Amino acid sequence: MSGGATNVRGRGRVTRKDVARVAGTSTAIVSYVINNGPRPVAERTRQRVLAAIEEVGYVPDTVAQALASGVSGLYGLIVPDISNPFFAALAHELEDSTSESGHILLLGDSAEDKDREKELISTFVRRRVDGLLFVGVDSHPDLSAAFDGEVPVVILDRVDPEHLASSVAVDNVAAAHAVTAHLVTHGYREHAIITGPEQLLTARERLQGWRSALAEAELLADPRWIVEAPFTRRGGYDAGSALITSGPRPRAVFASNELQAVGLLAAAAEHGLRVPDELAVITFDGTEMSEYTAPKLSGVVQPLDEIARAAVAMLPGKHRSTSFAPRHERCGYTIRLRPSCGHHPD
Amino acid sequence: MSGGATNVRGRGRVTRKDVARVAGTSTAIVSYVINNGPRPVAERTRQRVLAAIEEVGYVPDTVAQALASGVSGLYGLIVPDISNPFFAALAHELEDSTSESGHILLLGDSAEDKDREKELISTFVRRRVDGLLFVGVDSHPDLSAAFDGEVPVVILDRVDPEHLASSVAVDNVAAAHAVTAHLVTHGYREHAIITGPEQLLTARERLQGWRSALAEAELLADPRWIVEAPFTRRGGYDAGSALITSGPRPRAVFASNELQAVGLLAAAAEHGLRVPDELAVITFDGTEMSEYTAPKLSGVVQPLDEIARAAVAMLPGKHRSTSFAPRHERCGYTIRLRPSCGHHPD
DNA sequence: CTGTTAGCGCCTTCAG
DNA sequence: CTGAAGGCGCTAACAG
Repeated sequence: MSGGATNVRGRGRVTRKDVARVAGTSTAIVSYVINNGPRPVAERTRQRVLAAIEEVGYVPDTVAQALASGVSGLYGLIVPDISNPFFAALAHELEDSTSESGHILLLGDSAEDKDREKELISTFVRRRVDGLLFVGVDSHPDLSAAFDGEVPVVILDRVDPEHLASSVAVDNVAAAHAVTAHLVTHGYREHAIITGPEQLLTARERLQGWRSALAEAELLADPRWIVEAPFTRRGGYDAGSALITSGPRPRAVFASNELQAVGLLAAAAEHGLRVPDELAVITFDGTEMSEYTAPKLSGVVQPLDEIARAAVAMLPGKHRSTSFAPRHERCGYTIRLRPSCGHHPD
Repeated sequence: MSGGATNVRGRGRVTRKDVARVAGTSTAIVSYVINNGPRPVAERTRQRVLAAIEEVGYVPDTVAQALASGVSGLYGLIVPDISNPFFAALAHELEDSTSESGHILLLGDSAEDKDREKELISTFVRRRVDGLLFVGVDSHPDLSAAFDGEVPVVILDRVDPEHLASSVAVDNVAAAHAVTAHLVTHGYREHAIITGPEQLLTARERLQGWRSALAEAELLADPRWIVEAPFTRRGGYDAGSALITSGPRPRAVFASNELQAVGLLAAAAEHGLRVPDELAVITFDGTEMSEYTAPKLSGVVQPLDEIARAAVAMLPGKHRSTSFAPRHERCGYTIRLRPSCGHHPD
């Protein structure tokens, strides 16, 4: 309308300056309005600014805000493999919790590679993430870059006793114990376990829980029935095949994660072994997938929403926080009984 | 060592200034060295700068770089649900392709919600992403914010004829046709389909391919055997149950995505129906999961790595690109035959 | 309550 | 080949 004044899309974005000009105020006021502070603004002025923003189609530039304020509004999420349903489900929940606090997630898939993992950490630190949500490839991540950059870290799932970082996880030992004890109540006496990679504390803890439950029931933890495998479908399949075909066959198997359990079911099916009638199966980290396997999988389910919420709560919020004090939180777990362990729903 | 000169961790980060001081040059030189340009630097000076960087532990601040250069080094990834294995697998591949170009992914999970989706788009634009990798909730996304911000968009999977955005996808019609035709070669004559939500072009195309294959074989596309369901396990389960329990039963079912197929298998198992002997199943978008279902699932598999690579290649690279010319690319597909359709591996 | 202005850390044109 | 200096867009003192 007016003779070339407002110049909205004339190459180069609309800035606070344009808003200030149209509203007839200074740029500071525009900031105060946008951020509701730190200085108060007269209601009338505020309205004028708001109107001007609308009129010129102003959109704050987050990058500039980040540079000036020192807060990026970004959290870095690092997982070993986003295509693992468990991590994907976790990411989904984290995204949810995170958006509530006005933050956005930077996705880092370390592809089970230590070097890539380390690289991601420093890349994220360079980007000034306000916090790191971290699931490591193993239990000895090199988080030095994060600490150097003074970026708060919350370690999830595969937790290590690390004092500079916070953590949130379920009690793996107790949960594995509980679920194995349940197997015992079914009367099974020959127990096997497919454990995860030994470098993972998580795997060792679950193994420990399994062991203690057997010990408690005065059952033997036969070494031949303790087989280590990667936390993958393939790992579970291979381990399962070995368990099924070589030597005496166990009556019940604890697969240390859902992917392994799925692989195990495939192995059992392939060998014509009926689950749970001939082989009972129980698992850990069940996601929605466990509801759709044949048979449906029993196991420990982690409260992902709760974990996500707790983790995000440990990170500095929208407005730069005070100092970060590492905390360690244990979340409760649930045991979901379905047919795979011999349970009869009714 | 020296009397308070270098001051590395003295509150406030190490900047180019520190490097310049130690190297005895100007800050511009430091930039030239870091970016290999745009001005050449004498080799000796370069070495001194590099040494200084090392000495003071300088790490470039990406936020500042982004603001000054106008290139964020960020791509925004928007998917309807990251916990869907197909999207998770896609994200995994995208992360891979993306990191090769030195970019990082911002994760946006729209949770199948249009409003959230729109919000994510503008949030990402405000963050000056260099490009958007987009899978929409339906086939009519509101990408205006991206276009206003002049952010290049590549639409994946659920593609719409949209001329301002690029796209990469497989030929759904052809693939669905091919896979259905395969079912026909098995001799099955009673075909059913579980289609996806009608708003999704993807779903309509697969339905169309299925129809044309039947037509070609002069087989009837019985309306009662066309059942629409969400692209979820639950959707597939419900649709499958309906197909199995009401009226005449089809001999073969095409589940429009992998999740539906998994649900369908669960329904079949629950009703004691043997797959493929009594009911043949074929699907679309098979991921690794299809290798571990009981029975293993046949179906179209999309070349996710190729799709990811093609999509990223369409986006501006590390160094700000020239103008973005929307392109549309079709990727090839593969048909993976496994037992679920009646196929005998040997 | 509002305006002015000096940074945030880096890029890049323009002199030297 | 190198140095000085003006932004990028916004925040937050510091003055009015």
